[in-house]
Amino acid sequence: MLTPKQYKLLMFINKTLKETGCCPSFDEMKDALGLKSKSGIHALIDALVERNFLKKLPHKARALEVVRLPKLKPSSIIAEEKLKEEALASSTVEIPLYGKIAAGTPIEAIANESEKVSVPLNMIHGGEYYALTIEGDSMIEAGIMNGDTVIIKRTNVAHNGDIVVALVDDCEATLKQIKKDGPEVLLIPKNEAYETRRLPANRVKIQGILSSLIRTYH
Amino acid sequence: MLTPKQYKLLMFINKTLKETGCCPSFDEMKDALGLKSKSGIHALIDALVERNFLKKLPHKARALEVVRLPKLKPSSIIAEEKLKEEALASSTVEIPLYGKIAAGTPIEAIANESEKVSVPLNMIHGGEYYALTIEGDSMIEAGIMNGDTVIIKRTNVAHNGDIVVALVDDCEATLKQIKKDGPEVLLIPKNEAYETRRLPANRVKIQGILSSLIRTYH
DNA sequence: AAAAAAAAGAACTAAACTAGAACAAAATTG
DNA sequence: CAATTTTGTTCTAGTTTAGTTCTTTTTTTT
Repeated sequence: MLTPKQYKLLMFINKTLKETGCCPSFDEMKDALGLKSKSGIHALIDALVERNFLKKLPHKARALEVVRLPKLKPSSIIAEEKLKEEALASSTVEIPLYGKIAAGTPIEAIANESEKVSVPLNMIHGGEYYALTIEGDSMIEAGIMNGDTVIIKRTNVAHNGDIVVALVDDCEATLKQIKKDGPEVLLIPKNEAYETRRLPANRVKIQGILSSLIRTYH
Repeated sequence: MLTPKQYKLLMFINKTLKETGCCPSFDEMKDALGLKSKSGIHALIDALVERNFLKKLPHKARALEVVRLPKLKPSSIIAEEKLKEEALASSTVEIPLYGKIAAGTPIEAIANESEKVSVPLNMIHGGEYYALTIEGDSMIEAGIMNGDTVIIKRTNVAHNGDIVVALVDDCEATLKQIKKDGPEVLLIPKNEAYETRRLPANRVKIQGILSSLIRTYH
């Protein structure tokens, strides 16, 4: 119903009236709103009278009366709602759990949109994420163990040394450390029992890089 | 009765009026509904005026008034609210981060209530939890690496094989696998470079057991 | 694929706000 | 009462903000 200026002025008039018992002059109101000319106050007061928040005796000094005030929600309730919103904003995000990753199966094939894991929002920083369950021990020396849940950020670029989800020949997805070596790519497991694979770059597609890891015991 | 957009807009206008005392502008409403053009707001407001939920002074700025609120919500709004409630229920918890754990310092001594980490609620199942940052590599073969955050459930009982926070001689806290051997207790690191310690049970207090682990890359 | 509805975009118009000055009516004061 | 000060009113003019209207594009529905 009111513009911000109108509201501010109405509140100031109401407050002055209550505190001092008499109505502020146009100059006082102008100062209260930080204006340099009182002509603006006139327009505001006219608008407030028109909307039936104020009554005035024309050509009388300090002769305003507050008819009504906009009814606000108690600030305690507003604060409570704000808290809820914040809790919601800082809560978890649900990201899809695409299945297990090991050797042998492409991720897209297992994609099962129904399963989700929730991760704290502060683990996510722009972009698209998905989760995978680790199967096998090929990255055990990087502290990535059978059964762990890894959070992957979808991207197709990675830097040397990043741990990435790599799709080989469009059919086999693995989680490995990546290293570029000219026209070839090294997929490095972190387990002495496994061997590094060296492949031509065109046979390897990066499907995301490791962003975080969640493990639950028991 | 109302379309979801109409309902949302009406609720937004009502909320703004009650919280700020002044009416939102078309641009603010457009932002609140996630639209990119304010022309759509017009149609919505006309519809709300026609259905007698709103009153407006035409060609005046911020001059809307809510006449009444609908008693029925559109079903899509109900579904949305349900989702929000669920999100709130499955949100994160803040648990205290007590500091680093390695050899040498008891946890209580480092207790620094100011730091917190948020973890998804579904990682927590009754009881009191706290977090520690891993320092060192004594558990590396259990996939627990330097810098990882471990979530500990406070308890003083543990089973053979559990990974626990053990306080030795009331002054030294470590994260180790525990094994009871009659009157003695074994604290087993998971790294061949470290040796298992065998201590009389009365010198070892269990301060919690490992509940989950969170690692963030980059 | 056509029709209808919703949204976006731009152009336009009107209102709101700011400022300054000049003036007139009330209130105050000697 | 007359002079003075305070206060309110009225202009003009420019800037910013907001509302309206119309056309085009996109999306949805049938």
